[in-house]
Amino acid sequence: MTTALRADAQRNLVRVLDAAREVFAEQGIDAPVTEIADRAGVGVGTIFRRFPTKDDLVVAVVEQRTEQLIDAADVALESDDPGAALRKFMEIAAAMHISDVCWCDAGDTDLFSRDGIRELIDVLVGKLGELLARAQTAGQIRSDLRALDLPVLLMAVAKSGLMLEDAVPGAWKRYLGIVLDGLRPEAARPLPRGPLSRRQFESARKGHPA
Amino acid sequence: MTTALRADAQRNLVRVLDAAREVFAEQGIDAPVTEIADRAGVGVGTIFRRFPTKDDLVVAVVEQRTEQLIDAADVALESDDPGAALRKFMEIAAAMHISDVCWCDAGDTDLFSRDGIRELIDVLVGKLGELLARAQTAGQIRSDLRALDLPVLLMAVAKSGLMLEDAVPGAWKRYLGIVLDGLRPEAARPLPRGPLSRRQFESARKGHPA
DNA sequence: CCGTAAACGGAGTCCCGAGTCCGCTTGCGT
DNA sequence: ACGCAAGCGGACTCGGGACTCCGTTTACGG
Repeated sequence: MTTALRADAQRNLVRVLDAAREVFAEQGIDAPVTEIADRAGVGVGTIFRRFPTKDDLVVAVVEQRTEQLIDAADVALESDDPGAALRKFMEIAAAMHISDVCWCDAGDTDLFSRDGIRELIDVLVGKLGELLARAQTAGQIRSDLRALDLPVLLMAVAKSGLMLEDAVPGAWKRYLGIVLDGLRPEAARPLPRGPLSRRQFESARKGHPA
Repeated sequence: MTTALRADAQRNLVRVLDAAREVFAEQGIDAPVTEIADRAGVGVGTIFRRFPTKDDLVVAVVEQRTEQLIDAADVALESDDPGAALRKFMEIAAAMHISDVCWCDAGDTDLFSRDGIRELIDVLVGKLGELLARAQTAGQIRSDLRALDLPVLLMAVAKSGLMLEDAVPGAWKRYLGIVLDGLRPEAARPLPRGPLSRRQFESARKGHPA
């Protein structure tokens, strides 16, 4: 492992990450690095020394968000009402998505295929699978749903919710509500297309950059 | 009105619009103008003479797409099975969204508030209202749904669908299916938030540009 | 305290894309 | 045919953002 950072370097690293989290969350993945440097009270050089690429910085931030989602899933797994737990998780996760433009932007990137993040997502999906299985066993969620559908639906709600968020804060809750109603067993009709395989899900799009 | 264009100018105008439609649809709103000029076999000057701003070009393209959506709504209005007609419209409209990255990008801009486009959207929403009213009267769609919800849901499906489209073409159909199931009367539970007003809908976000 | 290697900061470089300008070409009225 | 205004193209300018470089500052072991 690398030798320990000097005290001031450590301090700055924290500041940079905090600022990056804020700025990316507010302005999205295209926020200029100088903005983050300013907010952190640091020169751009300091950022690029620690994160050779802007992308590396984004990765660090996105990893943190993923971990938060994992935590939320853990909390949900402690509930003994599986249907309610799943819905509650979706609501909390959607709120997180909405408050982080960068996370939503990341969906249009190859970021989710980067090793570190992909592994975290795997963990998350694993927990969602468990959560979902319980809710399905309890007959509270349609049986043809798969764990991988949940992140996709969250992105759907979040991306459209973000369009509206400035003008109508919280509008996303209405659309999450509709989506959740679509997950009920009594709503289920045969879906026109089978579930995604893990492999398909992992190879997001590398296409048009931004 | 302006005096008629010279024959070659007219020809070039058509070529530019065709190229713009293609390029923006494939690469999104951030596609460079030079790319369009190349594909049209024309210099950039020729484009900027007719469209003072890249934005103006985008507007022209987006207007065309909106008109196509209106046409699709008109077709749907001719059906005598209102529920099926609405679903069919959603499917066709979603397919259009998916095949036009630019349209989806437009959701994150103030483009939909531009006068020309806003009026077209109003027309579209009017027709959707009629379509929806019939489907609701026939008891095929939940009664708390509003016309403005439909474009939002379409964007939701399209934006998440686009994330996956390269890796899993057509994946969006699964998620449209889930959303449509959420529109059934038997799926309906009270929504956590009331419908958007026209005014709210129209003031999309002017925030973080892109 | 001092020496030194680690860190810092921000001016400078490079690249890319929007929009301009102007000398050259061409449709078209006479 | 001919003249000329309309139209053309693409080199050029300008601005913005990622990343580099190096002279200066600072933490910290002895």
